Amino acid sequence: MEYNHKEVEQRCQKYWAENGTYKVHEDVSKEKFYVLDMFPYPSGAGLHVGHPLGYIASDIYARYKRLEGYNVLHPMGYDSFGLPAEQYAIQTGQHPAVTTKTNIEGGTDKDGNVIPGYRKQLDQIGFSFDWSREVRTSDPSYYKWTQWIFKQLFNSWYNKAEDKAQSIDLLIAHFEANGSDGIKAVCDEHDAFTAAEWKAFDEKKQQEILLYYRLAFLADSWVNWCPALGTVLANDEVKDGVSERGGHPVEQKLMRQWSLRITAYAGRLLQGLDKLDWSDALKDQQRNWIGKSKGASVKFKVDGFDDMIEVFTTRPDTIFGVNFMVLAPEHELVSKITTADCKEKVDAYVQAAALKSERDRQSDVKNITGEFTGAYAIHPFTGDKVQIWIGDYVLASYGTGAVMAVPCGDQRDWDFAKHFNIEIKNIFKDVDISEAAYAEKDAVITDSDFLNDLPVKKAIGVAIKHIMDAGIGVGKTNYRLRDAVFSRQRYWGEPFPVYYKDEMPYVLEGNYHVELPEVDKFLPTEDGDPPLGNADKWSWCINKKIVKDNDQQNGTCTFPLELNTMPGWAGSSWYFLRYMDPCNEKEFVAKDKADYWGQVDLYIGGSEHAVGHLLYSRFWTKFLYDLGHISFDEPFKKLINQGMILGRSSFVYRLIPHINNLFSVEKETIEKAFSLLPPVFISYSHIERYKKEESLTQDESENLGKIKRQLVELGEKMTANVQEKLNDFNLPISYTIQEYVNQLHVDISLVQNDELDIEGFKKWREEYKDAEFILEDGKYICGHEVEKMSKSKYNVQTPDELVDRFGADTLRCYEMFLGPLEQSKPWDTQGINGVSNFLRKFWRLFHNDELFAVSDGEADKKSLKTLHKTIKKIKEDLDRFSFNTVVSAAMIAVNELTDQKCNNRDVLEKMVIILSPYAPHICEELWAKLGHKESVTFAQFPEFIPAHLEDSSYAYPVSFNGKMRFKLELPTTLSKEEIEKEVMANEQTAKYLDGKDPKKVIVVPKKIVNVVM
RNA sequence: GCUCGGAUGGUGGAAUUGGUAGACACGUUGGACUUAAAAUCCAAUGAACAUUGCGUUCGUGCGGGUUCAAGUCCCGCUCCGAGUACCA
Repeated sequence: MEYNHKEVEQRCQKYWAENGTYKVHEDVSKEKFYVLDMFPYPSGAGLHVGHPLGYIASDIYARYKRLEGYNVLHPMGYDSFGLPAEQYAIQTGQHPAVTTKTNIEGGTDKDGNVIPGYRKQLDQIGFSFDWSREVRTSDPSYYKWTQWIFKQLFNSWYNKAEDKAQSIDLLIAHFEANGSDGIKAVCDEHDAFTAAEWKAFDEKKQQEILLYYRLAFLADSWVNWCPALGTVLANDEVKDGVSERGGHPVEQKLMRQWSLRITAYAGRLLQGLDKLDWSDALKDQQRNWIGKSKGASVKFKVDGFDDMIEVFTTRPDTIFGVNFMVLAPEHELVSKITTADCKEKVDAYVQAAALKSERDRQSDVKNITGEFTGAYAIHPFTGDKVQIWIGDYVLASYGTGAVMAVPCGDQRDWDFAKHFNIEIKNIFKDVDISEAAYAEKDAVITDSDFLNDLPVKKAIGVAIKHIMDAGIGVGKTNYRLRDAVFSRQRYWGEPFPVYYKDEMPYVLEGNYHVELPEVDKFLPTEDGDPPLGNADKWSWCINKKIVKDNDQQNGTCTFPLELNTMPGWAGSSWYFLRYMDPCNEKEFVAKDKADYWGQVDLYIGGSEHAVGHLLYSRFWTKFLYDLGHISFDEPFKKLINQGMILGRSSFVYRLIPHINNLFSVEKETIEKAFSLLPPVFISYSHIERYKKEESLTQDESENLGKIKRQLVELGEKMTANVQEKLNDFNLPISYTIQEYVNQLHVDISLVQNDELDIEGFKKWREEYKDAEFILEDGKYICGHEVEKMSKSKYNVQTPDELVDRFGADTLRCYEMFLGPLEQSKPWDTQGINGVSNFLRKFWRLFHNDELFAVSDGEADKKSLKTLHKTIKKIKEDLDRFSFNTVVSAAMIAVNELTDQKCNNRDVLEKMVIILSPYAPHICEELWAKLGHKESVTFAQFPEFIPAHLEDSSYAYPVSFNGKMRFKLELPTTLSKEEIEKEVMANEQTAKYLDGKDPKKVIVVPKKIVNVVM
C-alpha cells in the first residue's frame, strides 16, 4: 500500500485535536521543559515557507523532550497589536480587531481576498502546540495584565544601594523621614530637600519629584519623530535614520513622552549575558547596544559664568591635552554662553542642525562643521582658557552632550582642530601626531604635570584620583543604552491605565484597567492628539465589567485620560509568562506555576529581535524578579536564531522595441505604435551569450547569430502585423538584444526547472496574452536570483501547496534537511523529492506489497547495529541542535534496513519512535498499526546499547606519510605492537615502502595507521 | 572604520575531541521496466592524467607555519554575509 499522506495526516490531526494530546498540565512528579517560539504577528499575507522553519525545529525538539520523559510546555500565540492592521484600518475603516481575527482564524478581507488564517496554516503542519494556552496581545484579558505591569513600573524606583527595583512607597517613606538625603537611586537630577520641605510640598510638586524616580516616567526627551507615521519610534525601530517599518524619514523632536528607565538595568543586562546560552554574535549585539564604557566625568567651569560644563571621557589621562571644548548644538548652555558677536553664526548653526534629519546628519559625517561660541572654559588643573565650540559631531543624546577635545588622542577632535586651524597640543612622548591622532593606549604621557612619565594605563587611574580630589568629577561608567520611549501616537496598541490630575499622571488603582475605546477614525484628531483623542466613550474595567465611564460631558470622570498607546514590544515583553497560566483572572501569572515552568529552556526565533524584544523582555523579567513576582531573572536560557529562508525569483526578459532614426518621429507617436506591439521575450541563455559575445565558441556564436536573425524577422513581422493600425506611421521598428531588455519578475508557480509555462504565462497577465517568445530547443528558460521572499517579487512559496502535494511530514523533514538551522539559505524545491522518497521508503519497510507486515522474534544483528547506530547519532545530533544531520542519519538507516530487508517489529517500532519528532503523522499511523492504543507522543526514546555496535574487526586505513593507500581488516583485540607487525608484514606495505625503511609507525587503535618514511 | 560570522564537487550540505575529505540528498549521464511518458529500480559521478585492469597526481578561498597526520590548530592576506557606526 502506497503511503497516502492526505488521509493519514487528516486522521492524525483529528485524533490529536479530539484527544487533547498536546494539552499539558503542571505535574511536579515530572521534570519540566519549556520550548518556545517567537510568536508571530498575524499578517494578512499568511505564512510562507520561511515562517515555519523555526517552529518545525522547536516542535521537533519539544517532541523529542516528551519522548525523553519531560513535561513539555510548548505554546503558541499571536503578537496581534501592530502597525499593518492599523494602516489597513485607516485605508478601509475596517476595525483592526476584525482584521486581526480574520488573519488568525481565516475568512475574507474587505476586497474579497481569501485569507487562509494562521491557525489553519499552522495546524496542517502538525505542530504539537498546546492551543488551550493561546494568548493574543490585543485581547483585553491579556493586555489588562500588560497594563498591570506598567502600573508596577510606575509605582517603582531603582534603589542603587540594593541594586534592584523597589516600591515607590519605600521612597516616599524615606522622603518623609529624611528628605532626599541618603537616597542612592537611578533618577533625574533635582535639588535636594529635607523631610520638612517634602511634607510642605503640595501634591503636584511631590508627584513631580516622584516622576524623577519612577521606572515608568514622563519626561521631555529628544525622541525619534516620524512624521509620515505620525508617531515616535524607539531607537531599535530606527535603522539608517529611517523608520524600520516603511522606511520613512525620522527627525529629532523634544516631546513629553512616557519612558521606561531601562538604563537602571544596564549593568545587570550586561552581566546577565554571561550565563546565557546564546550565540556570541547575539550577545555581542546586545553588549554593543548597551555600550558600556569606563572613564570619568569632569566638570569645566565656564569663564565668566557660574555654570559648569560636564563632560564624559574614557581618557582622563589626556586631560592636559585638552585644546578646546565642543558642545552639541542642542546643549542647554549654548544660548546662554554664546557671546554677542558670535550669536548670529551660532544661532544659524543651531537652527540648521535642528532642521537636519537624523539621516542627513549621519550621511554628513565626513563634513566637519562647527562654530565658536566666543565663550571659554577654565582648565581645572592649568587654569588655561580653552575655547568652547559647538559641533554636530557631538551628540546630544550620548553622555552629557559635551566633550573635552583632545586632538592629539582622538581622531575626531584631531579632524575638527585641523579643519578650524586650532593648534594641537601633544602630550604623548615620542609620538608623531602631525598626520593623525594617536589613539593607542601604549604611549607614555608627558607635559602633563602630575601625570608626567606615566604610561597611559596607569595615568588613567592617577588622573581620576586627582579629578576626585579636586572635586571636579568622578570615575564613571557610561552606557550607550537610552531609556526606552514608551509612548506611541497610535490606536492599535495597549492604552495606558493613566489619567491626569493637575497635569500630573496617576495610574488607575487596584484592578482597574482601560479598554481600548471605539473611535470613528483611526487618524490623529484635528488638534493633533493621537487617534484615541477621537474616542468619546471610555470604559474602565474590572473583571470584564465596565465600572466607570470617562464621559466628561456627564461628569462621571473629570480627569483626562492618557491618549497615547504602548509600543509593540510591550505585550511581547512578558507573553512567555502568561502561557504558564493563560486564563488567570486574578494575577498575571500564579507564582507556583511560574516557579514550576520557570525559564524558557529553548527559545527559537529570528535575529531581527536581537536588541529590541530580547532586551526588553530581559528587562521586564529582571524587574518582575526584583518585585518578587517570579523567581528567575533571565527569561530565555538557550536561544537559537533561525536563518532566513530566501526566495528564488524567476525572471523573463522583455525586449523593448526601438527605432533607429528617432529624430524624425514624435515621442507620442512612438509610444502609440509601441503600445500596439505584442510583447516579445527572449531567454536567459540568450542574454548570457550576448553578455560574453567576445569569448563565444563557434557553435555558440552561430547560435547567437541565429537568434539575432530571428529577432530581425520578428521585428518585421510585428511591424507588418500592426501596419494597418499604424498606417501613416511607417516606423522602422526593430528588436536587438543590446540594452533594450527589461528584466521582469515572473510568478514562480509558472516556472518549473527554470522552464516557463508559456500558456500559463499568457493567461497570467492580460497584457501578455499575445506575447511572442524566442525559444531554444522548444523551451523558454527563465533567469533566476536569490532574494528575500515577497509578494511583489512573485517568489513566495507557501507551505500550503507543499503540504498538499507532499504532506506535512515531508515539508517538516525537508525544511530541516535544507541545512543548519541558523544559516540563511535559498528555498529550492528541487530536493524535496528525495525527502519524500525517504518517507515512502520508510513506510514500505512495514508493508509487504499491499499489506501491513512486520515479523516478530529476534532481530538480525546487522539491523540491530543499524538501529543503535542511528539511535546514538540522532540523540547526539538533537542534543546539539543539529537538526539537518538527523535527517541524513535517518535516511541512511532506512536505506540500510531496506537493503537488509528488515521487517522486525522491535527494530521498526524503535525507528518509529525516533523518527516521530520529524514525521509525527506517518509515525503515529504506523504506531497505531503496530497495535498501540496510546499516541506515540508519549513513547519512550529508545536506549542506546553500545554492545550492538561492537565489531570483532576494524578496517584500518593504512597511510604512508599521511596519504591513505589501502585498508587492512584487523581484529580489534590486537595491541598496538601487533597491529604494527601485521601492517609491516603486509605485501602492500612493501610495495609502498619501495625498499625504504620506515622511520616510524604511528598506530592509533580503531582509528588509523600511519607509516612515516 | 569596528565587531561577529563564513568560504568544502555542477548544487544544498556532511566530516562532533587534529586521524580514510566530499556522508546524505539534489542534479547530470548511462541502463532496466514500459507502445510511450511519468513513477520506480540499478550503475557512474571532485578534477586532471592513464585507461587493459591495477592506478598516478592534484584537491576544502590565497600564502606561510606547527604536526607522524591539518577542512579542523597558529600567523599573514583576499573575498562574501550580518550587525553597528561621529558613543567622546
